[in-house]
Amino acid sequence: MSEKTAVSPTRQEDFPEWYQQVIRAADLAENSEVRGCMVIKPWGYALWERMQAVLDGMFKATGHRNAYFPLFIPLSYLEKEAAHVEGFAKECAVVTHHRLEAKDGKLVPSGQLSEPLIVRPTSETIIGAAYARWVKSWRDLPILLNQWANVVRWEMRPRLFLRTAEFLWQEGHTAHETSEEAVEETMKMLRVYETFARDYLAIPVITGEKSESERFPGAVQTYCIEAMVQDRKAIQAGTSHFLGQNFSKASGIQFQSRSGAVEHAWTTSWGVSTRLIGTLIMAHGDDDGLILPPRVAPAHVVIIPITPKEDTRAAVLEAADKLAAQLREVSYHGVPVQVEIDSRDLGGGVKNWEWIKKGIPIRIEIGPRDLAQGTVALSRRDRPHKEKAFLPNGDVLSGVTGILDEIQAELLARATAFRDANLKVIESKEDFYKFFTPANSDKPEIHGGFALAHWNGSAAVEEQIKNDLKVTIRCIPFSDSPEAGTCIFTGEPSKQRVVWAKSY
RNA sequence: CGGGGCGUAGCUUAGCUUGGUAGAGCGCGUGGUUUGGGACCACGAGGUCGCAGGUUCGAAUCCUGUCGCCCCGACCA
Repeated sequence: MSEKTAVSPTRQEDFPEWYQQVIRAADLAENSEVRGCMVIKPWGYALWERMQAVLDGMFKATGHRNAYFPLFIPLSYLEKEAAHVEGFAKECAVVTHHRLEAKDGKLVPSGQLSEPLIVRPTSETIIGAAYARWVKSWRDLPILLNQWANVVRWEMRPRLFLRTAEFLWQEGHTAHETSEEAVEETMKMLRVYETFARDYLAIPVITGEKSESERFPGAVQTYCIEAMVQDRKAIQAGTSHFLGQNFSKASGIQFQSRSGAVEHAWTTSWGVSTRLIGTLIMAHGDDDGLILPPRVAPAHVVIIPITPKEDTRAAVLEAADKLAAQLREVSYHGVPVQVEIDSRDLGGGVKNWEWIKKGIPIRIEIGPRDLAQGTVALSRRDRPHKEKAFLPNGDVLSGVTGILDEIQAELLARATAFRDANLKVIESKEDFYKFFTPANSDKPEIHGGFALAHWNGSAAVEEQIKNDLKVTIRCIPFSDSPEAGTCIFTGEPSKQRVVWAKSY
């Protein structure tokens, strides 16, 4: 009998379809009747709430506070920054009316607005306008704010979590007295994202700067964290922008400096979105569904009572409740161990598989035989699904955080090994093209990865490679000792290797 | 927005060429037997065949339009 996977097709067979099926199998989200928009279901939203909680704490710890700015932005605001217009104009939802009137049994828009409003694709301009009001003196700086919000970008090809017309994110917006301070802020928040990705999502990321063509519209410099997922493509998991004085000039954020001169503030913005959920799915999921890193898992442990006989049912359920209560007393990195009890009247196998698909780190079965022996059967999501350890009750309580840490570490180790195995130093144009060309062009197999190659810094070369291979520069990685060399495409001098990949 | 494909029950789909008013598997409900890894039996609910026109005595089936989804481009977190 061949081993049946919980998710079909497998990653090897059809990665994009596998991704969609994992979302369904894990009950994370579904497509809405509104094109490009998603319904985030409780398990998916709980995951987002965990991410929010951790990130919010990290933002507060770095001196930021939360605020909230309007969903609607006057059209004229977007026009203020030329590059910004260029970047976002083509994907804005526009509100033109403020009333509906009944007409022939239908509702038709009425009450035209004197100036159309756009639904925020990002909030630089409206926050900039507020900062312009708030900043008078160098003593008013810095302003360090964040907002948790939804934004709308009218995308051509939506994909659940990865690219949706509406998505949830946080956007940090800061204003500073000096360029140096703003740059420092930009880097600081990038490091927050890097830490979050590594220590919580168990995803190793490459940090670096975007090339000009990938830069945020209106930014002076865009920095990013780039992750590799299991089809070896890159995904930008977070960005941090040094905006220079572009937006403060556009919005009029001016202050009197220590010397009395009127100067424009230096601003930054930085964000991560629900795309992190998509990244997590593709980084860790397997052919049996989602795998959640314990530090962001909405629940750590599910207890599945096994009640084959009526006369032992009550005792088993009682033991399950007791174990759950004891586990909840245990603290895992500052949060109580989150325990679910699945006492639905279903077969044990069915319940087990549901939780496997949902990616819960630990499954504990407790049945009559365990009661007699004072044990439980414990399974881990990072191990083969049939593997069970029979542990004395006490060992579960004392060992649960250790097991969770092991799972967390294992996921990071796997993702890192995978990333490193598919990261190649490439020295010639020929090897580069070979690296990114699938053997089967009709139905491309998983191929490629991250290529570290020298580049002369020319946007034209980037454009050519993008046209030929759909490969782009994901980032110019930070390096203490950049190794100079020769551009593999032009033979011209290169300051350092950059990271090339196909991307989401 | 261009090129291709597809819309039949919650999901996967048969039927369409050759028009006669819809069938299956999974899932769901009830009852029972089960339950330490995706159980079984019986009964049952669920479909204006994406939508709107047209042709026809009659349309899931043929024609036109439209909407949506998927894949490939262009664009993007």
